[in-house]
Amino acid sequence: MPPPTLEDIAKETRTSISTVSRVLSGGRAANRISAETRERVLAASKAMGYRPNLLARGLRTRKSHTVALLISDISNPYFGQLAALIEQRLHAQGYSLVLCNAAGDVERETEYLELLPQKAIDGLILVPVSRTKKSLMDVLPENMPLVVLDRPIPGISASVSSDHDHMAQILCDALERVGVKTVAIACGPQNIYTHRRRCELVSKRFKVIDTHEGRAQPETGRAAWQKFQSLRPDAIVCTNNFLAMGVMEEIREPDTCPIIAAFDEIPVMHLLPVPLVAIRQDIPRLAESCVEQLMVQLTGENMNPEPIALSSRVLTNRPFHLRHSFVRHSSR
Amino acid sequence: MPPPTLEDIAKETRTSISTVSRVLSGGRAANRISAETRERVLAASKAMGYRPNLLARGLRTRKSHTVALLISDISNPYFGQLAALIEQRLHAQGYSLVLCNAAGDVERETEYLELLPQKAIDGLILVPVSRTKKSLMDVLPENMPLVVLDRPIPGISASVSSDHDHMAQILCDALERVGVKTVAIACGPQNIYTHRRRCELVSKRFKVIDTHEGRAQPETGRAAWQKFQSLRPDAIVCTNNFLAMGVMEEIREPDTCPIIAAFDEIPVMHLLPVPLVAIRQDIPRLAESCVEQLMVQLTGENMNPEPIALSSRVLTNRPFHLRHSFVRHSSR
DNA sequence: TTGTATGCGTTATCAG
DNA sequence: CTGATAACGCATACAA
Repeated sequence: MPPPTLEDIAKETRTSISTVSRVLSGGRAANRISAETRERVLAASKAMGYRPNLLARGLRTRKSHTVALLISDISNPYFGQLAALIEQRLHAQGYSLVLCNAAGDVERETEYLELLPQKAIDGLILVPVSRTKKSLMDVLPENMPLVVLDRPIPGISASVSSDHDHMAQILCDALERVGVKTVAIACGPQNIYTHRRRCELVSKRFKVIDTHEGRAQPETGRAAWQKFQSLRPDAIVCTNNFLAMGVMEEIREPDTCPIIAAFDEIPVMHLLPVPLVAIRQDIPRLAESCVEQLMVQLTGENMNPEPIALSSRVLTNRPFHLRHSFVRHSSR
Repeated sequence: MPPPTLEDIAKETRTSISTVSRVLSGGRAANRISAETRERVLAASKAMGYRPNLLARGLRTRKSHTVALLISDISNPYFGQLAALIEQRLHAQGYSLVLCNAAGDVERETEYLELLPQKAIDGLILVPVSRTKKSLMDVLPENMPLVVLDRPIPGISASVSSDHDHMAQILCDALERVGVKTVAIACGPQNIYTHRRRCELVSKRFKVIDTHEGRAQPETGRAAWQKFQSLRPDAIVCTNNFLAMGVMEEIREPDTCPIIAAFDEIPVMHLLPVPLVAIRQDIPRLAESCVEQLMVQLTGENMNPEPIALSSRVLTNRPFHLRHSFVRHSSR
């Protein structure tokens, strides 16, 4: 038995399809209907288990109450958390989320961007792999609500991310404080803003004795370690947590290894026997702000929200000074 | 300027809307059209940047090429990875993914299940919080393709998960091998199959001196540690990785702590200074099999696929025997 | 080989 | 207050 439609209910209640529609859509239209028939329709629709067909409604209203989240790499737990929180907030606002994953690949990102307009998306949240404003505008419908997340794209104002320069600064400050002079950098792809920018800023503060670039995955961190191991930098800076995890996977003598500095958090940091400096971004607020920015566009309140840059915190796993005086310590 | 429709192209090429439809739908219908007009239509549609409106198509064909993934708790990286892989494989098959997160809450799960039929979903992949076959059938459309992931639901044959009993067995074996006699269990909600079953099986093999149950989140692990700390069990068994992470967050004296045993992996395990036993499930194959099982249903090849139970591996972070003889070791 | 006409389930417009 | 009726964009059975 196919799901009941407006027509079925109309037939059942001996009214018309438009009456039923008015009753069920609620709001002002429903009040212009006699209480008697309204109750009758409501009862019937509940009894028959009516569910509006959202495709049909969307076709008619040109609103799907669906937004797409196109994310550069969702296998990274940082983005996983972000996605979870975004889904939660969107759901609370009555929106569904279609999840798209570029898997770190510009081509897949492009493919998705071209696919999206077909899917009747009301809005898009984008964590870009690599985009310019133009390459976005070319492929996206006229005034599709858009918010760029985690990484700004020059020229696009609806953007939510942590303040990357500030992040880099407090990370460098922390390293400087413990006496770091030389670093090696394990870096994700330079065409991705976050990685490029972090590299750049760290390079300004320390003497970089070597750099290893590759996909923003643990494998790259592992390779980096092999390359850096013999160079004995004061610290190894990783432009994201995946790289740091890779580096750590290769560490065999934690007591004599350089400081590992990472953008994004490292789990159970306080137990790890290597000196760690990490950045904690405010993921919940990131999610909150980005959904908020999307909503003001969706409701037409404000089509050009201001960029938002949140601040972050730096974490270390215990008091330490450079590798020579690294001390075990039992409190967090 | 609104996106072009079939009608626009028909007008442009001085043909009819159905001709255009036939050409663009490709396949057999397209071959029954003269090469000349076909080229003309193709050219025009490319020039005008035509994109089929998937809502309209779906309304007509009753297929949306969209499947929903309703997951019990996507903030858990284990499920995050799973989701990423599933999305990837679905995309390869031309399907989109709408992501729904129950956040460990049965009510939210129910809410989603009731919402889904409206959304014109072709199929559903469900990681249930807590469901019986009946409670599913009541709310799901007749023969909606469904595969239950990670946790079997009695009576539902389209199901993909690791072999939970085997998992528990190899975990227990590993513990027994190092001399464990007594355990304390940090456990997720008993109404969730995985947690309940793991508890049950572990209880059969060891003397359980205490149990702490709570949400399957780190906070519960933290509380469990506080409760267990003074009891000195040989091992603390955690029914998932989140609980284990919570337990570890509280550990202050890694050298004298019990063995931590966890279902699911612990990151950078080999560096952690506590004795660890963990289970690695075959996440890629889980994703692969589950999409496969869904596809055979979507294509109508086989509406009742057999349950699949994959095997897992047990990992330890280094050679050790009970807490007394715990040794540092430099190889993985 | 191609065009016409109908319907998918809704919402919205326009009469009554 | 309520009921026809026309879109929305597409696929398809039926004509030609």
